[in-house]
Amino acid sequence: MLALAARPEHKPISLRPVMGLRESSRHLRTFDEILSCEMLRKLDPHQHLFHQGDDDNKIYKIEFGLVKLYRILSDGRRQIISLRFAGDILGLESASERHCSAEAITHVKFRSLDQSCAYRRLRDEPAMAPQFVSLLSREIENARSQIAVLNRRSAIEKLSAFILELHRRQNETDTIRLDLSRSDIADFLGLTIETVSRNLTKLKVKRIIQLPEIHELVILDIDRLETLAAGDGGEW
Amino acid sequence: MLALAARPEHKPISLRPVMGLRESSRHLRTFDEILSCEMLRKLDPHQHLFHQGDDDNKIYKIEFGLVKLYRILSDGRRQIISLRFAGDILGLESASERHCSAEAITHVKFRSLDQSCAYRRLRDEPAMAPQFVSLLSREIENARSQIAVLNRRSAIEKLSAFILELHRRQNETDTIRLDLSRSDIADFLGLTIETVSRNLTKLKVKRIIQLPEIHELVILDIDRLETLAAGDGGEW
DNA sequence: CGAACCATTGACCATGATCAATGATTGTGG
DNA sequence: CCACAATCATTGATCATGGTCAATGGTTCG
Repeated sequence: MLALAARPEHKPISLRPVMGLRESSRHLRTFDEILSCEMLRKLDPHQHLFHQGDDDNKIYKIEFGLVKLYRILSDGRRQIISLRFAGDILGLESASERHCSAEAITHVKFRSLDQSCAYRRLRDEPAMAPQFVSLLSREIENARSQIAVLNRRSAIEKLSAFILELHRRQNETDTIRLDLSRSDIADFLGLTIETVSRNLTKLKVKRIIQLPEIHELVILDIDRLETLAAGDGGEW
Repeated sequence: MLALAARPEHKPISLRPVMGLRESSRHLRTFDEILSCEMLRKLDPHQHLFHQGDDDNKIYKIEFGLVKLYRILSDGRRQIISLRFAGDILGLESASERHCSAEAITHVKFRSLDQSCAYRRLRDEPAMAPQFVSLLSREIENARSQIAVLNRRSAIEKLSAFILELHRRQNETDTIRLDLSRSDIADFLGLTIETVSRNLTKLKVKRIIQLPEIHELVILDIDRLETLAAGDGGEW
């Protein structure tokens, strides 16, 4: 429902041998393989991968941690566009300059690759193209779901869907690490921190969740959470 | 600001000759060229190019008219994701099934091409890849701008930005054909038809726009419209 | 220890949704 | 061609949701 980012599942696109090009065993044929040869680098919380306006042209893969993609609007407000978890890729899109900033929320480990380098690979191995298209398509789908969720849904619906998506992204365990600050959650869901806080309290009072630590959330009643997220909350 | 769809400007991506592949003059090297060989077809208002859930795998180019891309949410509401004008391309993204429906608003003329066919072209002419990536990237940028605009902006800001974008898309003429119904505008901006109607009236009363016909809008004061769209509306 | 930051809670208010009635426009069949 | 239905748009009255302003409590860091 609420698409935080591309799903972790990799459906490896079928890679038929290409007419007119020898199959070469020294070619790596998935971006994951290519990226995994790159150096592993680190980022502390609040450090950036890149800023809005940079002419950064790299593709990043998050190996560990959590990254937020956000945009500063003309009136100074911040909109978080997407969250990227371990296993996610970002920065695939081509543009003269970055339209978003990418900032580490937790400690992050990542690898990166020049887009130009990816294009070179693509030239040598055109069968990789559908894989590239598929990754970009997931990005499109991600953004479009976000549009659908953000508009016309109440604060409690957004928040419930958000918690459920975190849950899914953390292997369905009921105890969820809430790495984001209230302000990050607010900027992601298009709410104020007060509204986020109030609605978390509501969920707590209704015994749907628990908040043992400020950055730890326990789901008590996932069914009711799903009902709320779907908007059939009715009167609760 | 409010991204209705990809801009009409074509920045033709530089197409260097590909190492190891002969330059062949019989290869068409842009999607526009390839698509323009396809048959021109027609659609009446309210007819669909494809529906949410279809396993349609075509790429469409709108040659004339206006198409809306929308999605039906779980609670039955409709969210218009994007509007496509003459010159725009849609359906590039790959997926097992369509996540959106595409419906003609006006009479529409279009051409289409199988995605698989595009991929074959891509294999023969890998230098076309950056162009493909660029089109998909524009789609991503389009959706992300939409996220930023829809969240946290007032009805009057959304509506002003919307009118300005229509204006830009119609060669900056001050008399704008308003092909969409109020209900389409509402579903695009995430408002109700009543709110759209009321705010159009407000703009009319303030002498910023005129509405001689129900589907015709005249911009009287574009500066004030831009101020409103930017959110510095203040007290008006 | 105090400063800075983050989160929670309360009181109040504004924006836009909902419900409802009326007009206008379009389309259809007698 | 007109009459009636159906759809679409406008306008009003009311209400609920969530934003704003403000005060307080908790946590972390230097």
